[in-house]
Amino acid sequence: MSISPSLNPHVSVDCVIFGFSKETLRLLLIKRTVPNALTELDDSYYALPGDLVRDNENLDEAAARVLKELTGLTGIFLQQFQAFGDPLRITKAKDRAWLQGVRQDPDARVITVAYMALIESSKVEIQPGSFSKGAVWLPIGEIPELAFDHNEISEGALMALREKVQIQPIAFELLPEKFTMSDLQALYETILQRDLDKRNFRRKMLNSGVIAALPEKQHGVSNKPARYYVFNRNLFENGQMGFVNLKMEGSFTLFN
Amino acid sequence: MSISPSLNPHVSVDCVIFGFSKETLRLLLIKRTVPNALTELDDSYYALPGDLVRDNENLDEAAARVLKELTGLTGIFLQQFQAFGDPLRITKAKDRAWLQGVRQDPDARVITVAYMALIESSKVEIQPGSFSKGAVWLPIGEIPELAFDHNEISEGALMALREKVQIQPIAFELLPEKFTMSDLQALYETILQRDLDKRNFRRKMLNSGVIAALPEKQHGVSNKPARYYVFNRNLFENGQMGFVNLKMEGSFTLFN
DNA sequence: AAGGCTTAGTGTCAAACGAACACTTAAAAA
DNA sequence: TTTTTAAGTGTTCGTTTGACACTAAGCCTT
Repeated sequence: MSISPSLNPHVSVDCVIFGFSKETLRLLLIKRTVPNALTELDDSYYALPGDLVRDNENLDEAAARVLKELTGLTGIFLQQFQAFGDPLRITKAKDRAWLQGVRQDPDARVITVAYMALIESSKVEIQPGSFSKGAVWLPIGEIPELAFDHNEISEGALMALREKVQIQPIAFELLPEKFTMSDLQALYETILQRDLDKRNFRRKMLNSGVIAALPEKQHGVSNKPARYYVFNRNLFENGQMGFVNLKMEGSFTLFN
Repeated sequence: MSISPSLNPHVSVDCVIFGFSKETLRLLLIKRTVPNALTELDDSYYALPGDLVRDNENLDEAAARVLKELTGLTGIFLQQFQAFGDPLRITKAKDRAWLQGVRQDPDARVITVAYMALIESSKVEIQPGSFSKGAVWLPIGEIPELAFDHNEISEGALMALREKVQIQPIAFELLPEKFTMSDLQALYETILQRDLDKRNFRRKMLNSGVIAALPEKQHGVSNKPARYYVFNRNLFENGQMGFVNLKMEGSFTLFN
């Protein structure tokens, strides 16, 4: 985030970081304080974590660096989903004020390559540093106006997540190692924004082989304790099964 | 393609343009001639059509401009699929020679946003101009070594196409207005690289409602004349049916 | 100790779909 | 008239989907 000669002033990466807690999908956003009072408006607002790309790193590396600087985490699911390059993305007053404090060439046109990250949110410990004036998990239904075109980017990420989750078993990245079937179903329901049938959901998940039952069950809950499951990572990392597929309303499937 | 003050020297777009003729998928590539003989190697090679992004246009507009400058066509299926930004994408000798002839800042690190276009290849009339020293349709199986990381980009595009075609009815963009069921099947088989059962294919296509039969049939063919069909564009542009889905080897489908 | 509360967990049936499979038809050419 | 070529057509079987309602297990309350 600091100014350095090896920054490419025209290309940045931004990370849309998803987490799941208290039955809601959340985004990890950073709070920005406009360094000098160029605006009369309130002087802090939220943004996606991001940074200019350095000359010695590729895009994936830049995104991983941003993620690590903020959360301390590496080895996280992190996938490029879209580049944004509207010439007008940098015209809001607040944005310009912030850029003037922080960039060598605040008027440069910047295109940004957006990544989405899926994190088990309890793993995150916000790192002290320039990012973290304040970083917060906000429910996707309660995202305020963000910096630049970050609202548009976030919505793009959510749409991309909805699609991906129907094609690859990546939802697990948002859950802890062990989870119950109800946790998993709640997660899918939240992402897809529709209710799923409990029995059919279980049958699908179990038949598919993506998850494996543990012997262990919940303890100390005031109702029937649920069994724990784990995601069967090997299946996918060894490239067997590539295609998970939730059928959608009005969909149709082709071919043998 | 010409040098101009309003170019962003760090961001380009490249178009992977697909066509389908003689039962093969093809890419439209341009031939580049290295302007001065800095290399001892043969002095021309192929590249994806692309250009730096101008300050007054967004990424989609830049890609559309490149496509139009080369083919004269507008209103074509053109979709961003990935940004490429390896710092080493510009290190081949030929590439550097070419950049020196054509860019103000030939050493600048450039990231490129790649688009894929689907064209009915008979519509293309190569436009006279700086691009078109020679543009050719090359079968995807016979792509030589290309400029920069354009081989990687092309492969990425092909993979993206394979996935998209299983999710949305976009294959039609590669066929003429009227086509026979066999044309369509051959196209799908080429893209997916596997054989499909004729009867199941027809049933699926017809039941799905994506195509409509015309009264018209082929004339002058030396066998039973095939019926013509048209793609039912409305269905999709009005956003009804979003999801076409070819099941893949080892796939599984989730939920109601 | 009994009853209530809450969430987990389970099975069946009918309808739709997917995969495999071979012969007849229409036109031109020989 | 026969041959050649590609188009077009149905059925059967196994699998998957989607709809649907009750019992089980644990804690809490009285």
